Amino acid sequence: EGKYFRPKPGKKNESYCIIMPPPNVTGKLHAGHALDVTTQDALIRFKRMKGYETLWLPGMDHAGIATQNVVEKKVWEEEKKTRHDYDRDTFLKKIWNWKENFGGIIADQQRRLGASPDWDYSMFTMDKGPNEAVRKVFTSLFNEGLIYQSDYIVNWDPVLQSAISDAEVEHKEVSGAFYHLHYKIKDSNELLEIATTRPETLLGDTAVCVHPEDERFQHLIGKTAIVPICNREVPIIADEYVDREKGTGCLKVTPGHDFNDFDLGKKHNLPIINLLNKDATFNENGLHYQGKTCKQARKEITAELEELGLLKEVKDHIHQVGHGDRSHALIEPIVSKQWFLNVQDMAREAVNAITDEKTKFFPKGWENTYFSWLREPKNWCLSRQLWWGHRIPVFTCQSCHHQWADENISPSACPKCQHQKIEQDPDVLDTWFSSALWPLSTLGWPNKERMIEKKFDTFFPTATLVTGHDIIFFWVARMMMMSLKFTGQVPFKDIYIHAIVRDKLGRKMSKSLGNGIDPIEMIELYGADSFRFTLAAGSGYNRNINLDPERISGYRNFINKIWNAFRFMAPFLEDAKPLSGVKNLDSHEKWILGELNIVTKSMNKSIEEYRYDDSCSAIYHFVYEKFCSWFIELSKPILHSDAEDKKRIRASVLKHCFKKIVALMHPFTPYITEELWAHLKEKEDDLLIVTDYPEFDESITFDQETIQMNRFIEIISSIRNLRSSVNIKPKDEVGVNIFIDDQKTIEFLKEQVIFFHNLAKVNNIVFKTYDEQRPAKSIMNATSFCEIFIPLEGVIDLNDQINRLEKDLAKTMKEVNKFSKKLANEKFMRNAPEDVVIETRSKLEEFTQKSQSLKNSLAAFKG
RNA sequence: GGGCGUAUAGCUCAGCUGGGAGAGCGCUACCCUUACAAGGUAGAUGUCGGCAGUUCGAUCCUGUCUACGCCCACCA
Repeated sequence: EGKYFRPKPGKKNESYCIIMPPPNVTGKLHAGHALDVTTQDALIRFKRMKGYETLWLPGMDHAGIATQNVVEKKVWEEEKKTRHDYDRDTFLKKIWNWKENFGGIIADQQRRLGASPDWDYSMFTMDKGPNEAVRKVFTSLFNEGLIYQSDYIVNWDPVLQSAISDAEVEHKEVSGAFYHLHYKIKDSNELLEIATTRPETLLGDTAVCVHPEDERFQHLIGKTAIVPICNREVPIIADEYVDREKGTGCLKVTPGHDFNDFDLGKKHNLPIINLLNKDATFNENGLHYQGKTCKQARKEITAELEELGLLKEVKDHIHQVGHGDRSHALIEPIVSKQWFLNVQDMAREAVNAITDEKTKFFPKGWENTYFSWLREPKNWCLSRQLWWGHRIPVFTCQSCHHQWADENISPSACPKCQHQKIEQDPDVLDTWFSSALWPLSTLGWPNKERMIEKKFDTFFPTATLVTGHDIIFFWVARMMMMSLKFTGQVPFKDIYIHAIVRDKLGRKMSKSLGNGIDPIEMIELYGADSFRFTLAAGSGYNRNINLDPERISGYRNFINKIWNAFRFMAPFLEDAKPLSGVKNLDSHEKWILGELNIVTKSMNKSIEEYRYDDSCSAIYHFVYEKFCSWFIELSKPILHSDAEDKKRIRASVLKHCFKKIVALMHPFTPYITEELWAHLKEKEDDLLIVTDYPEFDESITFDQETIQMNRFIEIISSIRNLRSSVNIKPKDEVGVNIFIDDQKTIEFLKEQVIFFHNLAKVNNIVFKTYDEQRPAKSIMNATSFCEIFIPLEGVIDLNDQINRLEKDLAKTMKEVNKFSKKLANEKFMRNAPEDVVIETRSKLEEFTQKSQSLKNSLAAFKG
């Protein structure tokens, strides 16, 4: 309501823009989308708080094949009609209708996840603007001669009845067979043995091919073979393409239905025979098999060959066969007329942009995938025989047959002969064509007015593209090509490739396995913040995130922890003052501010580098271990005392830290942090979403406090450990003797008496020096700088204590030996850098001290 | 067939330019202690996939082997 997601110039005077990869209009939010939203929203919120003019531009993809499928299915179920029962315009209206009513559920789901794009910028790939961009680009490429129509062998999907691109074909392993056939040779009694996995295509054979140097077949080259059944006479040709080891070394050539044979056919000028109809049944060239499917025909042709005595044998064979990635239909290579884009030059530019580091991949390794596509690019088959999509803007004059591309939606006359009867190409463009222009068209390109309105110059080139590695070629590469071609600029400076979300066993989430995790269900169970934090914590430079709902529950507990920390603090915060006016901080306060400064630095750095795993772990540990376990616990005696000054200062520090924590976390957990902020903020403060992100402050250095606090924490933990080792009840109080020589530390510890009581139920501490007598009946622990004794009245199991200390001693001695060995090694002393030697020496000293303490005590106990 | 990647605690993973093996979850014991049992305190757990090499020193670099995953190509 407050339009906080809308870009506003900030203190940085720079822009930051992410174009959201548009989800399919038919789509429902899945775990992968949730990760998409989380990573992008975290960046956007971070940059917004940093003071950039921030735009996250949302959108939706028309998803040609998927959407047409959905509506066709629906129409079939409801009306028992196919699209061919309607005319094109009426059916398209039905799809638009569906889009208005049912499309785009996903946008609402993104809102539930807390996404903060400027929804007013929302764009649909078939909106007027993108359509204008498509027509402009197509026409321009056409006029440049880069778009051409050609008879070409394409992947034909018989279910969709459309050509699909190479990238849309999935190869699956299937078990088939090698059929060994005999072809007769004209004017000879010799038989040629040919192995094939597709005997049914022999009706389209227009040659037989052998290797030119294959001695077995030398004498046959140039002769004529007779294709069985149709008795076609075809030449026996030679080409080095043939692999002598494979099959029988003798290849039947079917240029109409095999990619390699097509190339071979072009090279040797062979005729192309098309055997198939659009639904992959045999046409009239299939002779008496006309109307049969390939599968039936294969069976029956094999039988006929056997009758003719031309089938030598059938061997089992496992091979890879192409299937449509959407329809799952068996793909048939078929020769047909299609539109192509020559991408050779554009691909080269796209490669250069990465090698010149105009755009960088994070993690860098993914550029290999990008290069592997673009260094040997195949021309892009643009046309799809569908109705739903951007119609190809090519027109043909019915009078003079002039063919041209036109930027106008419906040109009125032929530009050559002015004849008014013109016809538009019936096909639509591959969906990725409009996707390739997405960073341009969403920002108003090519329309000058819209570009001003959308602030093209402010946001282009965009800052970061966030997407999955599965569409590096489909989408990323093509955006790069188009943008470089038409603006001379890269479309984005960084490309962050996030992981693929898998189930907890590392399997792909799929409908058939039923292992999908529904984000909405997770939000309802654990909350959007917990879910987002889990995804972010699992995201860095890794390829997979194995998502286990138990982890979400773990982070839900963390979110809950923060809430409870606030509940504790809330009653004391009224007296809190802004920290800038507060003086006389005590050592605990200085310590926590130092730690806060460290975590602030680490958060800023890691988000900038897309290392969300590091960000989450840093804030998690700070909140849990530093802030809750120690600082809040240490604050209790003060807040419950009546030392008003100290109370006020402590409340101020608590509030300061907590406000920073909430701000630091906001990019990942927007809901709870904004809510807490409402309770923490001053009247004049705006919402957290536009509050400054905490910055590292170099001037904060509390090294002494940090050293002393770490020692204090070690002693407290050590006392707790001792208590636990002899099962002292948590409520029972004990006295402690600490043997220590360091004066600074003694002074520090003396100020902590009340905290010893609060944190470890210590009612009496006596400080002594190392040379004083140790208490006789007692338990002890040693550190590198002190010995801790708890004198005990009752019966102590001496053996237990001796075992415990001996175990510790063994560990310590292992370290002592390792370090002394190192220092005794001449080569180490000669070659190792000085700081490593110094560090090793001080480690040795520490461990030696500790081991000496342990030895002394053991001697006394055994004594 | 070509390429990329991964093997570290029971599970999921981190370990950034080589210098004392880490986290979360899970597990064990004791505690309903005045923010939090969705909690607290204490604790156990690893031939860092195998082998060889470089180095004073290897989880990290090189080679090699093994296992797994992904991508691309390919219906002889």
